[in-house]
Parts: sequence; C-alpha cells; structure tokens
Amino acid sequence: MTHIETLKQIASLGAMDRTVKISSSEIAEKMLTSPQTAARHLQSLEKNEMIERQTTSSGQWVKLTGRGIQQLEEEYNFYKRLFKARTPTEIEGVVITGLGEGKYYLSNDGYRKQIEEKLGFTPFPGTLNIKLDQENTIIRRSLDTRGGIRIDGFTSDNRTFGGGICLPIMVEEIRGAIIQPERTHYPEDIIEIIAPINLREHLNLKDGSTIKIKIE
Amino acid sequence: MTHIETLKQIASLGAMDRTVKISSSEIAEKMLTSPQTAARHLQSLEKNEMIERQTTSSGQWVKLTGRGIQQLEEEYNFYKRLFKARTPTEIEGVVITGLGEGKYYLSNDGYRKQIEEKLGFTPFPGTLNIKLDQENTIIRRSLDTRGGIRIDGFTSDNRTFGGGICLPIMVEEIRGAIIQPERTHYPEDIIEIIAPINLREHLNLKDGSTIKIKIE
DNA sequence: ATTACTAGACCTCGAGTAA
DNA sequence: TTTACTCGAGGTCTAGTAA
Repeated sequence: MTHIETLKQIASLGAMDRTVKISSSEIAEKMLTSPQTAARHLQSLEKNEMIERQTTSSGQWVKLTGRGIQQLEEEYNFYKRLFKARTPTEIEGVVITGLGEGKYYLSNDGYRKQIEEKLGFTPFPGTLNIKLDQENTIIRRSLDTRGGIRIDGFTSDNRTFGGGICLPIMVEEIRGAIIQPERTHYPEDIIEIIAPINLREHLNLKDGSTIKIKIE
Repeated sequence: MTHIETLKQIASLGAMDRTVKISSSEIAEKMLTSPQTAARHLQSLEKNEMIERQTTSSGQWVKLTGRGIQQLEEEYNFYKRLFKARTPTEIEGVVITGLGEGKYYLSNDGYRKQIEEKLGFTPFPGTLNIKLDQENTIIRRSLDTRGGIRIDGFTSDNRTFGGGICLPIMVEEIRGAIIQPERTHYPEDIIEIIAPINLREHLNLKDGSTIKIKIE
C-alpha cells in the first residue's frame, strides 16, 4: 500500500516546499478516519521514504522527500495523459484507391473475430484509403503515441498473419477505426479505415473526395 | 473504498470513451493482484455506479459512467492545483509606511507562538507595508485561491483577536510571509509582510523603494 | 480461458493505554 | 493535547470450487 491519499493530504498542506507542522488528528479529520490510522500511515510513508519527519510530543514536522514528490508527479502525469488523449482531433484527407489487400485480410476470420471483440463491430470486407496532406501527416505521427487497440498476429494454414494497431474514429456519425499494420511500412501519408459498412458507397465517395475523420 | 486504482486502469484502457472488453485477470496483472480481487473491485465499482458493464462467460464489456469520469477528473484537478500552486510567482510594489498596528499584534504572544509554530520563524515585531500597482493587484487576488496557512483567532484579556491567513514568501533570500487579517478589509492593493528580521533596516528600504517578493 | 461465490488467512482499523 | 503501541473486531485478500 502506498497510502497515496495520505500523501496527497500532506502535500496539500504545503509539505512539498517546506517542513510543515501537522498532527495525526488533523490529517485524520480531512481523511475521515481515526488519528491512529493517520499516524500509522505517516509512519509507513516515512519508512518508505516518501516523507521525512521529526515527531515531538506536540505534533510532528513533515516534509515530502524527492521520492514522495515524484510519486505525486507520476499520478499527475497519468491523469494528464488520460485526459489529453481524450481531446478529439480531426484529420482530413482525400479518398484514393488502395491495393485491394484490405478485402483479403478482413475476410480472414482471425482478424474479423478480433475486430468484433476489440472494436465492437463486424468490419465491412474492404478498407477506405485516405491520403493526408503534409499538415495532417504531422498530426498522424502524434497518434502513434495515443496508444491504440492491438490486433494480434497469428498463424493459420501455414501462413503468418501480422499484427497491427487500431485507432477508433468517427466518420460522419459512423463508428470506424484507422488500421495500421505493424510490419508493412505503408507510406506515412496514407491511412486505411475500416467500418461496419461500405463507406465509399454509403457516403457516396469517389477518388479525390475530401473526408474528415474524428479521432475518438 | 473507492477503488480509484482499478478505475484508473479501466480508464487507461479507453473505457471513458467507449465500451471495452476486458477480463479481470488482465486488470489484476496490471495492478499486481489476483483476478478475484480485480473482479471484486469491478463489482464494487458497478455497484457504486462508476462503471456500467455486461459480464459474459468470456470476459466483460465495461464503460465508465459520467460519475466514474467525474471521479477521475476530480483527482486530476487536485493534482493540477497542487502543482500549479507550486510555480513560484513574483509580485512587485513600493514600500509605504503603514499604521503601525503590526508591531502591536506581533508583540502579542498568541500570534507570535502561532507564527513560530506554523511558519517556522519568530517574527520581527513590525510589518513591512507594500503598495502594489494595478497589474500586481490582479496577481494578488489569485493568491487567495492558493490557500495559505491559517492563523487562528483567540480571546485574551477580554479582547478578541481575529484570525488571518499567511502566505509564505521570499524577499531577497529572506523567508517571510504575507499576512492577511481575516476581518479588517485592508485596501486590496496593500499587503503586509512579516519576516524574522527588520526588512526595512536590513534591506535599506525607504518609502518609495521598489521591492520584489516571490510567492513560495 | 472466463465470472461468481465461499472460506479461511491475513491485514487494516480504531478504542484503549502509556508516556 | 500529542505520538506510539497493543489487541480484538471487521474487512479484504487469495485459493478453491462451480458453472
């Protein structure tokens, strides 16, 4: 147990920047628990080198250690990542004709089942290929760090099928995903989109049509 | 128990934006605990309306509720406040002559002892009064939200002494504090500073001298 | 493989005591 | 008042079982 809640309380009393005087009951009150529990937590935090303290008969002087501050920073960074990644981003490109491989792969049960399970829809057997302009290519690079949904590779009929990463998106109210094969190095400015329906037909798209996709 | 750690794990799997399929063992692994514990936490989170889920014999589909997301946002906001407040801010003003009340109050044992305990220094009996310009007045208002150190009011010799709030600062490498009485409404552009020494003498300040103070 | 439930081990809690 | 310690109650854990 890291007693992160107690550490938070101590930090909010200013103990990251200076030594502060606190009593167990004071912290206990804020945490809606007993002074004994707060005291035990303080002891434990000291033992784990999250705080430094001197106890006196009238209270205790406490300051967070570098490790304690780092612990809180890690929490902070976690939440930052969590909420930053949520900001929806739009990217734009033009429809092009791909190599037609998508149809082959998406007809494969190994991929289809994984997509059903992990993305929640049965993919139409075929991908929509989009060419991004320079500016949007930059946006796309940053997507790699967003962390998508892994599609695992597998072996079937003595052939190896590679894995990939999916990134859930919305195209005009249709739930879909960008799919990036792991090995094959597609040109960086081309993305492939899968969806539960035939997007080209449904949205009446032709080669050269511009299209906006929203990253979820 | 809020099981915030489990909620974090679920959220980092993308369950804030869509329903995701997860298994208890998957979460257990990330949290270095047993699948049983993870399963119990999931049940508990569902009961507390932090997540919605459907369990199947091959796993479960989970999505955070508004309440669950709010819970994480509150954590995020806590850390934001914690680290934002740490960024040191400088404010500037000119030295003026105050009413001389500071000397009277700081000679009082009730205040002196609290300042010694809570700020860690014995205050010189007297305050340095600073008049802020328009721009810095705005900065000062934001300080109220930073949360300072409370000095409690008390009664002594049949007289009531009001409480106040202290904000630790640095003035040219000298540790001090802005002190704001709780009741008396000082003009908003004037602050009073206390320190362990006579700042006016030590820094050779005269009325009209400009001075920079750094909020800790 | 998975979820759900049970039972005993284990640990954390808070009242009580001492200093 | 405070911290530190003890000990019994209650909660949480993991292993085992069932589906």
